[in-house]
Amino acid sequence: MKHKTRADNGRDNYQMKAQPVKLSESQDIDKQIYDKIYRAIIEQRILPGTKLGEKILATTFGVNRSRIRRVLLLLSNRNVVELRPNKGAYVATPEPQETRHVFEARRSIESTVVSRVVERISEQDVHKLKDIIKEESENLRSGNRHNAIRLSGEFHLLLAEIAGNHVLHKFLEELVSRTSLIIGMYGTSPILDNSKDEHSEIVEAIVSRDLDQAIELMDDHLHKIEELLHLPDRTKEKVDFIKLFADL
Amino acid sequence: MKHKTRADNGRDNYQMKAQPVKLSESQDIDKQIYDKIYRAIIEQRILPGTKLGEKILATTFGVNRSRIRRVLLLLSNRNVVELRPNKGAYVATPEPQETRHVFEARRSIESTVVSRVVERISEQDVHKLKDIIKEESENLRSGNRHNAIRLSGEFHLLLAEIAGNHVLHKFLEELVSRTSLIIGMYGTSPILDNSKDEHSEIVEAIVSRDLDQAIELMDDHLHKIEELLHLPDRTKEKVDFIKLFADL
DNA sequence: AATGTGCAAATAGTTCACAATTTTTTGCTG
DNA sequence: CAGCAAAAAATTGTGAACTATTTGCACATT
Repeated sequence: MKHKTRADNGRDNYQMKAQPVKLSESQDIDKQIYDKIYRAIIEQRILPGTKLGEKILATTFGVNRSRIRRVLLLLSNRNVVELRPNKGAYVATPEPQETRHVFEARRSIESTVVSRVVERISEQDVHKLKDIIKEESENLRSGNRHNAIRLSGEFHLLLAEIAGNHVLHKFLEELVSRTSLIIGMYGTSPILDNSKDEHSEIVEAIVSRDLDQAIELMDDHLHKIEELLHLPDRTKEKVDFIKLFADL
Repeated sequence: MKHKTRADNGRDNYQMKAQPVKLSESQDIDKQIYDKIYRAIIEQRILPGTKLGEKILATTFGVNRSRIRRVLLLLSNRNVVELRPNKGAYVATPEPQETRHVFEARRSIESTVVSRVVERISEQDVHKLKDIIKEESENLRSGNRHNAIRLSGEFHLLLAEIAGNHVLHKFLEELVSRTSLIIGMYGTSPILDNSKDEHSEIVEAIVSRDLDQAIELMDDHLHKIEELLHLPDRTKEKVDFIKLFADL
C-alpha cells in the first residue's frame, strides 16, 4: 500500500496539551460533574439503559438541578446519554446497526492517527504507551475490569494525542466512549484479553517505523473487536410496536 | 493504491433519513433556532468574532433567554460558537493552526466516505449530486455568495449521506461548518470558483466506479482549498501582550 | 385475570427574579 | 481633553418557584 506524504512535512511544534484553556470556576464544576458521569458510564459502572434522574444526581453532586440538566444535555450531544423528552436521561443503548458505523469511523480515523504517530512519536511517547499496556494487563490479571476497559480506550486516545491532531482526538474520544457502550451491551469476554497483546504489536510496528504494518495491525485490531461482538439476531428479536408505529 | 474490502460486503438496508427521531415540541423549537443561527453563521451572514447577545437573540426569536442559552451551549459544543465566561457567545474565530487539523480530519473521513459512495451510489443519488453542483454554479454566476458557500458544503454532506454512515456524516457536518468559518476568515476568491468544477470531476470518477481516482480527486480538492487559504504569517503578527500575560 | 379510570406523587421542563460580572457612561482632575 | 474613578446600565449566570407531564397505585369494571 502506498501512502501519501504531501503536506505531511510541516510538523508543527504544537503541543497537544500546551494551552490549558482557562475555565471560569463554574464551568470547571460543570466539567468535573461531566467527567465523573462520563467515566462512570464508560467504565461500565452504570449500565446502558440506566436512568439518570436529575434530582438524584443533583443531590449526589451537591449542586442545583439546572447544572445537571446542562451536563446531561452535553452528554447527550455526544451520544453517551439519551435524552427522552419528559422521561429523563438514560445511559445510551447503542443499536446493533450503529456498531458498523462507529467501527468504520474508527478505522478511518485511527489509520490517519497511526500515520501521524509514526512520523511524530518520541521516546517518551513510547514509554507512555507501554505504561498503559502494562497497566492494562495488570488490571486485567487482577480482575479489575473497570480500569481495564478505561485503559484500553486510553491507549487509542494517547495515540491520537501523539498524532497531534486535536480534531481527530476529539472525534476519537466520542468513538471510544461509544465503543465502550457497545462492548458493554454486546461484548464477549475475549475482547479485552486480546486487546492488550494487539496493542503491543501495534506499538512495535510504530516503533520500527513500519507504517503499512502499523496501519494493518490497527485495522485488524478494530475488525477483530467488531467481529467478537455478539450482536442480537434480528429475526429472533421481539418487535417493539411502539417504535414501529411511532410515525405511521 | 490497494483498498481493503473486508467487511464491506454487508451492505445494510439502512436508509439515512428513514427514522426521523420524534422530537418533543420544545426540542423542535430549539432545533429550529439552532439551525437558523447555524445557517446564518456558516453562510457568513454573521462574521467570525461577532457577539451573539442572549437578550437580542431571545427577542428576535420570540423566546425565553434560557432557550437561547441552551442553543448557544450546543453550538459551542460543536465549535461554531465560542462561549467566553461572563462575556457572552461569539461566532467562533478559528486559529490558523486549527486549519491543518480540520483539513487533515476531512481528508481522513472523506476518503472513507468516497469509498462507500462508490459502492452504494444509485442513479437517483447521482442526480441529486449533479443538481447541487448546478445550483452551486448558478448561485456563483449570479453572485449569490451565501448560497454558494452553503451548497459547496452540502455537496460533501450529501456524499456522506450516500455513504450511509451516520457517524461519519455527523463528524463531517462539524468539519464542513468549521471549514466555512475558516474560509470566512482566511478564504481567497478562487476557492469557490474552483470547487464546482472539482466537485464535477469527483462525481464523474465516482460514477465510473474508479475508486482510486475518486479518492485522489477528493484529496486534491481538499488540499487545494487548504493551500488557497491566506493564513496570516505568525512571525509578522503583532503580539497581544495583554492577552499573552493575562494569566501569568 | 385483564383492562380501564382517577388521583396522588414524582419527575421533567419553564419561567422569572435576583446575584455576579462586565461594559458603558458620567464626572472629576490635572 | 486625556486619564482615571465612581456610578449606572447592561449582560450573563444562578437558583428556586411554578407548570406540565409521566408514573405508580388503588380501586372499579368487564
